[in-house]
Amino acid sequence: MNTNPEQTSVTNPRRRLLEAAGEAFAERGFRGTTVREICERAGTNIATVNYYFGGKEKLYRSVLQYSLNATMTKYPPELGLTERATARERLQAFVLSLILRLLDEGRPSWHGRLMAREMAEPTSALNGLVDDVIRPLWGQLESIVGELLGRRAEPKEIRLCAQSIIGQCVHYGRAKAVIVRLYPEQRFDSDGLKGLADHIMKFSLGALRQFNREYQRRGRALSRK
Amino acid sequence: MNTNPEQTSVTNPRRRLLEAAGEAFAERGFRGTTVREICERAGTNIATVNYYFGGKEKLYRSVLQYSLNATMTKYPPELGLTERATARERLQAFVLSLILRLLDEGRPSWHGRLMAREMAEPTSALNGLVDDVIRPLWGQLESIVGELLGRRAEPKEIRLCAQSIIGQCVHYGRAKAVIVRLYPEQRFDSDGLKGLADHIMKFSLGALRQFNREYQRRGRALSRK
Amino acid sequence: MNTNPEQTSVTNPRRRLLEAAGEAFAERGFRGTTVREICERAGTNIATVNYYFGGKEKLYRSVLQYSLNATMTKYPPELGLTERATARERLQAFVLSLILRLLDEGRPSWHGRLMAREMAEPTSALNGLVDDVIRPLWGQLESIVGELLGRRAEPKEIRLCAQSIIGQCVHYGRAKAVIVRLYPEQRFDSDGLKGLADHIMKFSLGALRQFNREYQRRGRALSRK
Amino acid sequence: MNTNPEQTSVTNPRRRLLEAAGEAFAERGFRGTTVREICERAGTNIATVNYYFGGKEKLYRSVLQYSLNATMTKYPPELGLTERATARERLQAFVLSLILRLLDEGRPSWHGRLMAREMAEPTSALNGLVDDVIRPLWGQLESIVGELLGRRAEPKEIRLCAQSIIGQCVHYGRAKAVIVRLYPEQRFDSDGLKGLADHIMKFSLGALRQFNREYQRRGRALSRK
DNA sequence: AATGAATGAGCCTTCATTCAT
DNA sequence: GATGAATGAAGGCTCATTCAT
Repeated sequence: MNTNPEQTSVTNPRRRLLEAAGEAFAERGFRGTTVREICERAGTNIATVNYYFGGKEKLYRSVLQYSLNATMTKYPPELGLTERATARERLQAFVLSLILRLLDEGRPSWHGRLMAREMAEPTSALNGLVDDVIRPLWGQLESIVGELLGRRAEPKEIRLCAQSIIGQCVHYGRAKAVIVRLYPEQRFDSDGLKGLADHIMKFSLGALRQFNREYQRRGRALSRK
Repeated sequence: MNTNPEQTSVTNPRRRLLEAAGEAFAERGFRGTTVREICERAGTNIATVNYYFGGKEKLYRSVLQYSLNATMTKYPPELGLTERATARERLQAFVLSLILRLLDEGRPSWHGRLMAREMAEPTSALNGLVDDVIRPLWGQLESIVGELLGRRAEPKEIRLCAQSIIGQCVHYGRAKAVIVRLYPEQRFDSDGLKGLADHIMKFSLGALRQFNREYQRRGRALSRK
Repeated sequence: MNTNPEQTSVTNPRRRLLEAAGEAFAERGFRGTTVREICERAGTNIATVNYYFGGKEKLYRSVLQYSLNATMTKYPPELGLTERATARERLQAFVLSLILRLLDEGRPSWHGRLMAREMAEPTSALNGLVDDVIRPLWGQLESIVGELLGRRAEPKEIRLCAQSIIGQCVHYGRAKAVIVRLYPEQRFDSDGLKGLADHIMKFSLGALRQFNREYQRRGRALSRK
Repeated sequence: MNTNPEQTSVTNPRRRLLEAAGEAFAERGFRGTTVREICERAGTNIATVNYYFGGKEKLYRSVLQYSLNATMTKYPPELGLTERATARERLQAFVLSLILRLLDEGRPSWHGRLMAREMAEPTSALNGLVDDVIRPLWGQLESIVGELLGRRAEPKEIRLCAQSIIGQCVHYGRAKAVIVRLYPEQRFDSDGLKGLADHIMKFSLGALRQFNREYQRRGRALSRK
């Protein structure tokens, strides 16, 4: 007798529904996806969505949670760094893990697309997401950026620089559809993503260093007086 | 007899439908919007969508085109610069106009939101968009960035730097829903957007300068041999 | 061009729906009746119920109203009496019209059954009914009974006697299914109903006369003192 | 091992289902009640209805039988009278017991409401009911009425008078929903029901006496010839 | 014997589209 | 040209019933 709620993962209809729904929602959006379609993909009865999740909307929220858990587990923002890693190393890990989370072409390739949709067309499920996931994540990046900018940086500046870095990363998630059309040579496999992360690192570190130079200039000007 | 398709703009049912549909599509997405609702907002008969546009989907494409024409006309990438403006001035104009196009809170505030949706959830209408609008726009930015990086920059580097700049800009369009939740103090009015553009300029110019320094270093190393 | 909302009554889909729904609701109750069945009976499209009435429940309320209007029009409680009719004549008319309303086997035979259901299984539609129809009707009967009992009768007594009369009448409506099983000889055609009304009149007038006798006895006893 | 089908009554799931179902059916009707709800109220598994009764409809029939047995046992038509009670005493007992059966607000208050539904909305279960319960009951009343009217009364007259009495009684069961709305002062507790029974007795005995007077008149007229 | 997870037919409703004016 | 009444396919969901334990 198997009472394990997760069972063998392929047999478990709950799990199969989450996977099928995630893919479908990512492809056609919440309203564009029919319960019938999800059940067919999952190979389950049409009533299972209501039976296991209590309705289409509850399923959607569950899919969002499930997707987040899966990606954050697979690609944690620290990416296996030790506690004593430098700010630069931590930034590198943050950028790469974020890109991988959004664009990993492995099996559950729908996670990134689903999240992109949710942010462009925020449903009420977004509120929970922001508090549970995005806020701590952005806070983490801000502390890294703050460290890199030094103590002279103002909070607002730190925040804006953090957003500049995030913007570069998520851009490839959002605009992938356009980019593959305009630049077919751009790869989105593991190496291609690594290259994108490297560029973003280089670009951002250069920008941050420039901020530092400015602080030094200001500092010197101040001390001269 | 008035055969001018745009007529007096307020009387013209075609135009009223485009405006009403744009607003509705931006708010609730393509599937979340009903033809009835659009016609009610436009004050027209329920059959007008099919009559004037041949269906809901054709209307959607028309709205996209209409929106683009309107925004590109109102905020051209050059923003009124003369032909002999410096690369830096042109970048400034590009960044600001892009942000304004996405986030202008003025009367037709739905243009940016609609475009954000379309990219996160690309319909077949995207293909036309890419060729007509995005390709020339990105090309324009690349030529500016190429000028700023100097002749030593490789095309791939130019492209990536351009994407970094675009990513920062569109980020605020995409993630506005999240940002207003996490940073309620961030304004999205005219001044707020100006501030965002200024930061992006500062961040990006800093990054590009760092690229330049590297080229110089490389160049010196090369000439020493 | 026919703009008359009632049209030719057979052609009018609204009317056909009301008739079909009335019959179906009377036979199987509100929940037991499907919208599909109603539309099939009415020969209309499945969407017409929502189109004309805004939903199944709204249709039900409309049917109730329609039924009441029809029966109260066909069999008004006064049954064509002049203003100067005696109390006894008015009671006769009241009883007969009530029975006819409940048991008329003419074309719209479902009116009585539907009302019986509504009272045994009161839906929220009952509230409106009580105020609009039942209250004035019962008040009318009470004034007749009050007249027959004389000024010595107490309001409570009048009310109870009125209920006794109503109870006798509606009984045949409620228990018809049982009566036809137990007394197959009982006819429910026009003559049969007339006979029932006659009996109820005889029974009730006898009872009321007995009340009168008691008042007189009481009165005499009082005046003797 | 306890094979007694009624067991300890509280433990017995069959019994608990009958009680729960009776209450539910009386409140929401057959179709308005879900098997799930019944099982939840009864504290049993969802499959028990099919397991013990073979389906929802079979359960309904069983509830009807069960209800009848219970009420007829609690309120027998004789109400504890001796064999040698007068016709008047037996009528009094009949009327009161009938009213109590329909309107008793004690613990199993649903019996009366359920029966009222069944008659207004006769299912196929009604046939069995008529033969087993109603026929002997009405026969009993007719013999009482026959005794009170005397040997001159015709069977048809006896029958109609009996129906007049039954109609008055069941009226309060059927129209309770309306009466509480129109006459909020009418109580349906033990005393209130006693008062209703008293009125019905007074009204009916008065009517029957009037029939007697008429027979006497007729008899005299006949003997004069 | 008894359970409860799973089923699938069928429910009401919505909505883009059509067609006869 | 323009209308709006009418359509019917398809949507999410409920619920009595089944079946493997």
